[in-house]
Amino acid sequence: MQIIENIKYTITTAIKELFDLELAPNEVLINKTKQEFTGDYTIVLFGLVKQLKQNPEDIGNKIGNFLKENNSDLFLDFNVIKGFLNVTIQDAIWAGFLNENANNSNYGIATKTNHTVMVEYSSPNTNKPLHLGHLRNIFLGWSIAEIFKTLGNKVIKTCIVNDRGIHICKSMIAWQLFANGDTPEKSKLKGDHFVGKYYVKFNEELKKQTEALLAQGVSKENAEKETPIMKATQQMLLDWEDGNEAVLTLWKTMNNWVYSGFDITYKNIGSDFDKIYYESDTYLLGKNLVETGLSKNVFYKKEDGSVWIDLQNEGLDEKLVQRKDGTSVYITQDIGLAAQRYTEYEAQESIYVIGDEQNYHMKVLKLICQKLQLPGSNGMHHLSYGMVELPTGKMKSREGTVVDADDLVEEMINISKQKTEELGKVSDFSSVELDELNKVIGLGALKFFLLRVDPKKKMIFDPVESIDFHGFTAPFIQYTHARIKSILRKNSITNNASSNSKLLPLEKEVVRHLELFNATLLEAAKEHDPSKIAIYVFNLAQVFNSFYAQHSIAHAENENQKLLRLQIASLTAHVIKKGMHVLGIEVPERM
RNA sequence: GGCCUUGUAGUACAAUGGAUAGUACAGAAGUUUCCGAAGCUUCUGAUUCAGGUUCGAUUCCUGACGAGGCCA
Repeated sequence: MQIIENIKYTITTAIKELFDLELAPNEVLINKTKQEFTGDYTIVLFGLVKQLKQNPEDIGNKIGNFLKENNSDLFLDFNVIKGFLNVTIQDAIWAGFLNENANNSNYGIATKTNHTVMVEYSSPNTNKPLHLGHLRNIFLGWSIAEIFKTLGNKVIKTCIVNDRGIHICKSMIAWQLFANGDTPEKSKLKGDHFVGKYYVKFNEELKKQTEALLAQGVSKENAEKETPIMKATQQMLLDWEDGNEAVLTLWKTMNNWVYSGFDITYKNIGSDFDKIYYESDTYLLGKNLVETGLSKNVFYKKEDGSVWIDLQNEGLDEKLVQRKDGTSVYITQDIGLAAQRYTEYEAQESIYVIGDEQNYHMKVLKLICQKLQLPGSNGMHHLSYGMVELPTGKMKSREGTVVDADDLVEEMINISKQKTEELGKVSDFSSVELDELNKVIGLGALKFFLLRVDPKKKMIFDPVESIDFHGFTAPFIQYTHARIKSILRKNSITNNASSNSKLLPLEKEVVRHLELFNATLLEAAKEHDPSKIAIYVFNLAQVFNSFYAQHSIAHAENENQKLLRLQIASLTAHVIKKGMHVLGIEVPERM
């Protein structure tokens, strides 16, 4: 059992014995004791004052004495200041924790269960390359999947590729008009960048033609629609839906170019999927569910034949689920896909990593699925994240201010190269080893930067200043790991430290952090928030570094102290490695 | 117009209703005869405003102001 849980449990027992009051362990408010007070953990007593009608000091002293008498194996001492009961844990508890886990390569990893969680992320369009915003999505999705895996869940990583529709036709039309049969191979461009080039081209041409029509006096709202290029694009979409052979062939060819480009990027950033859905296969799903909804009176038909759902009781409004001409809207396919996914994987939980501009849409989707009583719909969760903005404002593809994913990754690796060479600590590395190391550092810095922030908040990315290799960053943590590994290569743990070991304050501080790993994983999973792990691992590295600067491990005061410190160092390295792993970040042995 | 999210040092981020609001970058000052200085130690500096609930509010509620988004 985790120590904090253990304390909560003993406190509730004490309160029952002393005051005959039944409390659930979760009603006990317990914090880490602040630096300036004596103790390890603090129980906040104000909540009990009303129920017990006693002043907090008395309550604290009574509980403290009770714990000291009846739970002396756990508690060494206590003090009460105002409404706070500070307790000190027996050193033997910490030493026992270390002995139990210092050599446990599974520390922090739960046993497997059959609980299945589906995580959908990335979900790109196939008309342009991945950019910085996608990276936040992908890193979040990959990380939350890994967190759930670590906690023993069966995880299916999935992706819905937006491979059809008007925006895809735009790149296709532009290619027909301007490419002269050019291909990624001929132009030596990555496939996604190649196709993206024609998407940009389309918009340039559209703008030109629109201005021409405006000059001829065509109204503002009609000008764009009336351009020849836009008309051609609309026609192409109709041809695609009709199954026109030539259009389908071009569509497949261009999409495959994009996929080969995406594959390179995914591989480079260490992302993958267990199952990929394509919108071209799923966009007709959900039509049958409209009938189901009507028969269950969840949906209703208006006079013109369109089908709606009324969500006003839920504080939302009426939402269209099928147009009067019988064609479906976005949400219809999403309902259909949700149902389809469940029949294939039966996931009790389903996490959708999607930007916060879809908050309303996702709320509606879940409500509809619940009202249709689709299995698994109660486990649907939208992991909503804020946009990544630049210091100059939002990224706009039309203004060319989009930060390309591939370029950014390369730039990060280059910064690492420069720094690694400057420091000259791994001059004996082969060029292959160096490349590997710089990738681990550069990519790690990028991932950490995007994951350390609460997902639901928008964040600002400053390409010049934001990326630093000092302070609250991955390289700082990676460095701590490498340094520990260096010590462990030179000093081996020959035995367990004595269970009677006394811990110095800084030693205890590190151990206490180590013990919080499981609780942090659980919290991150519950909140769907990898930043909790990023902050935790950073704090761990920080307290370890303070400990390290103050106390020598290899030249400890005596043999037992050395063993104890080696155990602390070893477990710290392990937790850093696992913690960073769930963020998708590797840690090097040397750097 | 309706709804949602958000507002913390110069900047970027923390803080299940609890003690003197943490951390990093930037700025100032130290620190390597001894385990890796991408490190460690000091200092400077912030809760948008006005009410309310509470023993206690950055956190919850109401309003104003600012930022972002969604729906026609």
